[in-house]
Amino acid sequence: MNSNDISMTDETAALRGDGIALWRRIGDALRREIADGTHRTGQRIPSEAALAGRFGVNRHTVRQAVAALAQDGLVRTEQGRGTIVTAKPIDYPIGPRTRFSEIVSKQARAPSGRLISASEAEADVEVAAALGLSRGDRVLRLETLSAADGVPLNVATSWFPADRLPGFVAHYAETGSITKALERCGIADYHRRETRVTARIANPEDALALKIEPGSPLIATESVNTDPDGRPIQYSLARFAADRVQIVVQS
Amino acid sequence: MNSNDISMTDETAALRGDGIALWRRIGDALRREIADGTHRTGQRIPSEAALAGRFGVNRHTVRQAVAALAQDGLVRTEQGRGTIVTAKPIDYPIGPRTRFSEIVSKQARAPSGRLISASEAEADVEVAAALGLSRGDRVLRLETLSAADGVPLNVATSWFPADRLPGFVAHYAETGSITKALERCGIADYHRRETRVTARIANPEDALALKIEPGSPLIATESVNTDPDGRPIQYSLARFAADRVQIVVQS
DNA sequence: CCGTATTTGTCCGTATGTATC
DNA sequence: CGATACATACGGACAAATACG
Repeated sequence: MNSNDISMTDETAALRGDGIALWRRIGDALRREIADGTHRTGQRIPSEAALAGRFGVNRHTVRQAVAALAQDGLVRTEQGRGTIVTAKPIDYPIGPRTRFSEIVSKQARAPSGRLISASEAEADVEVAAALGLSRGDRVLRLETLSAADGVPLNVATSWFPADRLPGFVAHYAETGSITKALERCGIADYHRRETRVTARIANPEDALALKIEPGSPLIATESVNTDPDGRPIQYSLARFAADRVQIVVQS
Repeated sequence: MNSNDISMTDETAALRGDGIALWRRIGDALRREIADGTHRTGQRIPSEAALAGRFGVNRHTVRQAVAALAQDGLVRTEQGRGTIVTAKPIDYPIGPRTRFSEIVSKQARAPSGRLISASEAEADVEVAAALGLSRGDRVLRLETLSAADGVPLNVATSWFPADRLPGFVAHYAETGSITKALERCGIADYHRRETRVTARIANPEDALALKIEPGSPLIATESVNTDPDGRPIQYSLARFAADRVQIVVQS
């Protein structure tokens, strides 16, 4: 019997006994506490020193437990700040009526959109093809950042036919919503025709905008929205932070 | 007037004049040639020196053009070997009837499937939930590699209810097709219920199996297939090489 | 801007139980 | 049975990032 047994708390005693490593039992205990809401998403869990005291173990043992949780994506550790419970990835269902703000609202989060930059230019080959325009036609190009509860979810580059949408940029800047901005331009409704999904590594700019590490995985989507008449109204290349969003396809 | 003008070919002359940089025009020219099949996927385009000669520009100008194409993923440059036209990612449409072999065949490629490993085990919580079983029920666990024209497209870990599929592993090993193996076990048809898509970085094992660099982006999908009665028959976690496959969602 | 406290990250080491040959 | 390797657990010291007054 060593000194640890003496300083052992009831909590630790209950965790000892069979052939499962201490760090794993502590990890599971923390896992349960995260699941049942003792530690809320976005909030810090107690410091390693505090947990070590509470479980009556060495700090390194707690570290191993926390590292296992981090490996599973339940928490993330930040030097100097603490260990924060990771927000679960948001479900992003894709269908004929894909609306960022509705998707986020339905999951009890506050959607927001911010204009990074906007410009008017001539359509290049790909944009013209996607929007059913001729090469050289005037298009609006918007760089936008969408977030849930203030956490960036995606950056998107979108193109719109300029002549059909007077004042669009101002409307978006004001409302932070593509849906609302289109509405103000007389497009009451629109539909998602097709979405292509691939994966990519975040470049420094996207990483900065999304507040993730450069080199993190992104979900890259290419999509076209059409007005009720089936005419393309928006062509988008969006980049989602892969650890915050999960695309859901229902069949 | 410099020496370039003297050696300028008709081709270059046609490219000059307005306010678009030379390298961009050369890049667009190459882009068209790749699009119209002059340079085929997987094949080398002419050397930088040859292109410089043909367009009557300095090699550095060609390099900038090629770099732009590489940035867009149309070509990849390999030191000492040349510039190779990147294989276009295969379209992988997801819908109620998602069949690997059909998808690949339709794009004029030869599908193949290979068993990496198989085992029988007890269902853990997640597998049991996905397949509608109880924890501890017997399940088959298959690790498979699917390819098109011999190029690996994805590795997948799939679980099946063991008691409903006698001889399944042998059937798959023989046919290299989940569809055919299920058929032989009396499941004539099946449907995709839901697919969740996210992105990830390839771990060393997946990278090895897919013959990509560790650290390359993967498209990770989680899906459930059901038999005609709606009972889950397959739960899969698949990892696609992101630069070879593009998920397509039609709405 | 500076110093201090807090917190995680990394390195050194020691001891012990367990699995394997 | 011994020899060996490996994971586990502990102890301590310092570095690095962050927060705060």
